[in-house]
Amino acid sequence: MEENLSQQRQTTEELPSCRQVQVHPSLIEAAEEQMPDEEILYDLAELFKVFGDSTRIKILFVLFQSEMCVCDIAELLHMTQSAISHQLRVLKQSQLVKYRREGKTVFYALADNHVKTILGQGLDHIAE
Amino acid sequence: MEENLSQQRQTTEELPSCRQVQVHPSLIEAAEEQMPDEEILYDLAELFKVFGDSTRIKILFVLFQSEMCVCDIAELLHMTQSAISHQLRVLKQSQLVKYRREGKTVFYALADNHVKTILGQGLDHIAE
DNA sequence: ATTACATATGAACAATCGTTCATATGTTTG
DNA sequence: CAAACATATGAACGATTGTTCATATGTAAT
Repeated sequence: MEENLSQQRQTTEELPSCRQVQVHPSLIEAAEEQMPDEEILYDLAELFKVFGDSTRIKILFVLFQSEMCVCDIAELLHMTQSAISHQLRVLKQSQLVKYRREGKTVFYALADNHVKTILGQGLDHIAE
Repeated sequence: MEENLSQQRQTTEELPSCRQVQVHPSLIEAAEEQMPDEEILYDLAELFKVFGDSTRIKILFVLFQSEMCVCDIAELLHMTQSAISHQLRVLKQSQLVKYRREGKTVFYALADNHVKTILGQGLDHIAE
């Protein structure tokens, strides 16, 4: 991660215009180099897709409080057990939650602290 | 943001079971209190939805390098000018990018540092 | 074994989303 | 003003997604 943010483009001989003068080859090369692999970018999008649903967001916030069983989460969010279970599966597949079985009930908990940081930064952003 | 993470549920008199004994009222109350407003949770999901597409992720990474005009981004990602423009609109609406016009061309740049932090944490997570 | 309960899962359907295509807007140059 | 170019946008289409409903799996108790 470089530290050159929000700066204007360095004014070299090749200025704006696009198809005309040329497509800023040096910039494009530099950008191409520092880009993570296609696969990583895809996985990253897949990860954020998981955060992109308010039901799953709510589940994660509920789990900030404590580990919790499926039916408690369902009750808390006024949703079907099935709907919650489906979403927990998604969260589990993305390694955002872990679970342990105790008799009939299954307890879900947050998997690691990235979840907290990511949600926190998101909150910061929407708070402007 | 509290600091009680990944801990097991405090064992009080009301243990597991669900519809049976009861639905852990104290836990549910506590969780209900610390939950952000419905509207905030919805906005948060909307924000992450924006990160949940690999084209938009790529655009953001490209803009780490430098501000850039639409046609450069399109060239860089081997995509249509129209597709990029549509996605820039989404990024703009979420305040993740800003833009400035210079003659015919419009330069887009990252709006603030949350983008960097959020993407960074995401990368950390998928790196395990 | 049978019953009861907690959770998981497959199919289906409505809703949302990303791209394409055609075209509109805005700017500069002749 | 007309032509050229950079960008924006609306409609449409296929693909993906979240929920519901019905049912399966797993566990405990009788």
